[in-house]
Amino acid sequence: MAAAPRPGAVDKRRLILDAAITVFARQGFHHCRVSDVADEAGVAYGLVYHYFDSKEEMLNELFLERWQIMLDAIGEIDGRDELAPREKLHQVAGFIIDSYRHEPDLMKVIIVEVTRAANSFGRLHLEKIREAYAKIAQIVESARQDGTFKQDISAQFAAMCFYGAIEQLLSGWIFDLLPQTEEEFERAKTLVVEAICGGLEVSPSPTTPAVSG
Amino acid sequence: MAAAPRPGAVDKRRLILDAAITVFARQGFHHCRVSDVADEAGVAYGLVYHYFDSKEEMLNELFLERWQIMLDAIGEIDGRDELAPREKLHQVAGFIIDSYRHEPDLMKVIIVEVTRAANSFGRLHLEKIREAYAKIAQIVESARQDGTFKQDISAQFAAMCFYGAIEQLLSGWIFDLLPQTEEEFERAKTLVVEAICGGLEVSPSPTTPAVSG
DNA sequence: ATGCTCGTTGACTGACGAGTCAATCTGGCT
DNA sequence: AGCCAGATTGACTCGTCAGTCAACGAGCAT
Repeated sequence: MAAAPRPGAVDKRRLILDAAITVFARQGFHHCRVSDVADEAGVAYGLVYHYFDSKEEMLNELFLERWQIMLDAIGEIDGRDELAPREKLHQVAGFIIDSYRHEPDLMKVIIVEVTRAANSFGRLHLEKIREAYAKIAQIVESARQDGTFKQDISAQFAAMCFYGAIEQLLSGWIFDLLPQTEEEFERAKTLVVEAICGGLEVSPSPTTPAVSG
Repeated sequence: MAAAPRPGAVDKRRLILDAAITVFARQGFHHCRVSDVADEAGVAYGLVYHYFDSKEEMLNELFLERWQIMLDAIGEIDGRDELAPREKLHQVAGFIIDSYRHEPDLMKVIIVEVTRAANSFGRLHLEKIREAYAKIAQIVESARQDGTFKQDISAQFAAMCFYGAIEQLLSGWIFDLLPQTEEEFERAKTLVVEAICGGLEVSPSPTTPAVSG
């Protein structure tokens, strides 16, 4: 709709989109007004409608833009054949967790307003969301076929559990139920993979020796 | 507000609440009108406000009623000392999955509109939601202390992964991404516990022999 | 039969907020 | 200077609902 602005000029479209991230994250998509976004961007109300057809279009754009990056990242990780299955999943978890770490507001908006919004944008973007599950499932499926992962848990099922666990962690951070320090983010990457791949139960042949006291 | 109705008379309050479940599940809380609920219940618009102060109050009531049942159930399961940790988690998963199986609309409403709605009712009921995580964490914590579960994964973290995996499965059913047959529900109970407790990876000492063909 | 209470009705109000649009501004070009 | 295209402004429109309320009805007690 609008061409790239002259160098030196501010990209108002981007400005509005960034303001939308802040406002949607703070107040929620349904509980904010378009004027809130305009105010946050320091821009007149009408300008929002110069760049976007509707309030929804802003959210769609934010989601699609970011989700595609994630899909590409997962695809790339899956393609690195030198990585063991657990390592691939670790990379995936790492990517998602880092996304939250670097852009918590954007990830909050995507998860709360799209991914988990089964009655509105979730339905609209179902295909894109499903694509992510499928890509994760593909990683699991390879691991099943080379005998690393169990046969009796289907790849699709495993992918849902894995993704669900990660999203629940993000949710915990969003809700402020879990501590959000750099160390916690790093620990989470390893632990979520350990929990899902290795399981919560102590293995029959202990890698870690039994604890005393 | 209203006492129990005479025997033989219809409990309009319950009627409205049940209609709300149907309508909220079908259209979503934000995308339905109070008149939709009244119509679904076959009742005049104003009567809804005779029994409830607001649209939100209906949702709150639905959530609190059902969530408390779940909290009680988890507490009860945790108290049964004869059960192994994995068996306790199996019971918890079973309870939640059966809740969905028997009342899919109600569970959909609770998950979509409350549990996963970080910007509206999720925040309002955060304490109650957190209570569920804490109860699950307690089961895990006992298992860690008796050496069944790994030390290096904190109980709170494990509980989030476990609950997240289950909720993602319900989400998959709600979104129609996963098949919803009786067998699938039963399989899911076992598999989600197997995935989280046993892990996706093949154990060093195989309980299940290697698969051929 | 009269009056009381509580259940029930649905037309109405009032606020709110998404989206419109005519006017104004800006900067480049001739 | 005069013109044009696109950017920018914000007051206004217009539909939508949540919530109100005055009236009506049904059962019950005296």
